[in-house]
Amino acid sequence: MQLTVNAMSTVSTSKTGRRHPMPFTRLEIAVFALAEGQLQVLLARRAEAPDAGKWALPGGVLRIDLDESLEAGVRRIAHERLGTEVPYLRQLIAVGGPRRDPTRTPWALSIVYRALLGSGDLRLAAGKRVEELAWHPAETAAADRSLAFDHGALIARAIDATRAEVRDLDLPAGFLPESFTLGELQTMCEQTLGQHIDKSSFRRRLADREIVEPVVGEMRTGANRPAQIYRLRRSAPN
Amino acid sequence: MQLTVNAMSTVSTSKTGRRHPMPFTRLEIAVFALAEGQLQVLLARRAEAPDAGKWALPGGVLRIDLDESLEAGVRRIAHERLGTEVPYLRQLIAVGGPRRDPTRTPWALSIVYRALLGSGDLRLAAGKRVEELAWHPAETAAADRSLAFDHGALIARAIDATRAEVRDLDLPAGFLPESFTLGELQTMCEQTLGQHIDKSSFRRRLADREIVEPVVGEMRTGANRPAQIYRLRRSAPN
DNA sequence: TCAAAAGTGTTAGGCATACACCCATGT
DNA sequence: ACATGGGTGTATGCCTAACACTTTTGA
Repeated sequence: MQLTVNAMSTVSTSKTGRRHPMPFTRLEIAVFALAEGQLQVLLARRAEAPDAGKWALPGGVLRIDLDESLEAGVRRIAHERLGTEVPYLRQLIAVGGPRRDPTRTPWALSIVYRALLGSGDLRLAAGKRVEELAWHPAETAAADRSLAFDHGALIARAIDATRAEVRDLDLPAGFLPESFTLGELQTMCEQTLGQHIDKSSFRRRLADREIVEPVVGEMRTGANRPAQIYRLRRSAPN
Repeated sequence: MQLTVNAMSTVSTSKTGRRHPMPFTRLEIAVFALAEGQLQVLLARRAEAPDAGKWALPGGVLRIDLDESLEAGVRRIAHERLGTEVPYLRQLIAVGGPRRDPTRTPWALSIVYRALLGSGDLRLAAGKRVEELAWHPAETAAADRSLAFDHGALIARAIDATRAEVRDLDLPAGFLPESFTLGELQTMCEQTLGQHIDKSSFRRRLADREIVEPVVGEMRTGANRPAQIYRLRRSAPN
């Protein structure tokens, strides 16, 4: 059986003259947000085989005719499927092999990215080829064996990577608004880690590494003592 | 223009019915070894365009008809090109985009792995489609702007990852023989890091984490006090 | 007796935790 | 007054670097 594809095909023109088929390449996105006091991951219910009806990481096919880079592809897919920007992208891993998606292709390659969404943009519209989108508690999802493919393990890995960033005070700025109080910042870190942080040492570490700077004159008022407002100093990329 | 490929092609059969070409997918390997007192990386002089004559990481095309996984593909390529096993594989990053290899393909994807070779297997035979193989000091290579593609940056990343493992005493067992003295182990770590380590604290850290165990009765003799011989305890994977 | 490497103990400092305490505001 | 969260200081412990010291062999 022979199929025809256009000239953009990925046939390898090796010295031997043989042409090799290339893998079915997908990009998957583990989108995190904080809600209800804990880390949440965005899952999509699959609309088609394989694993139709199961929850999975949202993702899509890499389009070499559209995407200028892997990251650009991830952004395109997020727009199509989730209708949102996905800031703070970070590549986690590439996994591939036969039998990962046997009904569609003999050899499936997935490159997995992580993204962080601020608490503002939690309302997402299910887009192309997605039946339903929902936030799931991240820890639960990582341990859920009923997820499609190997996505549970991928989520666990994404959680680890994100928590490691928080522990190193490489702050996941995606979770943060432009400015914030130190109390808000600490709460965000605690919810990400899923454990308590000591206030005093947290602030000392922030100060030592010059991670945040006060916005002079700006204070947050409420039912208690006003708090100094801060913003991130070294502007993180993305 | 139309090309024909066989049925193993990677054409996506999406719901829309459109078929998408898949990227030209390569696997690159940063093989490290210790020689002449420092970390060395194995480079291959490219035999063909693009960048013919330039030094580059050895690599090859992913063959979905042959490779059961990305790692298996890396092992196959190492056999073909380098004629050796590559233990202690670790995936570093995937990079992709148009213009990475413009003469061969409109869109090139590379998945980069790191491998560690013991001091025993430094003699390698240049294999298929490789003009010449040579060890280069890793730090120099990482800074060398004359390397093909973006391989200098990839090497820098591989060095960082390997040094981080040594700092965490997640020992790069590929560099080690079956058994060794603590002095030999320390020298290996120092050469990998490119800096001195304090003997006393190094040994205490090893002891606290129960990383090595003595081979009772076995001693290394020489022109000085005999040394206890050790081996790794928790057998590392790969 | 000396060189060289093995192996051990002691001290000091950096950094994080735990916890106590004061401060400023709205109710 | 007091509850609430902001903000700061101190004591303690863990880990590591630095360095001094002893031990054991071959030459």
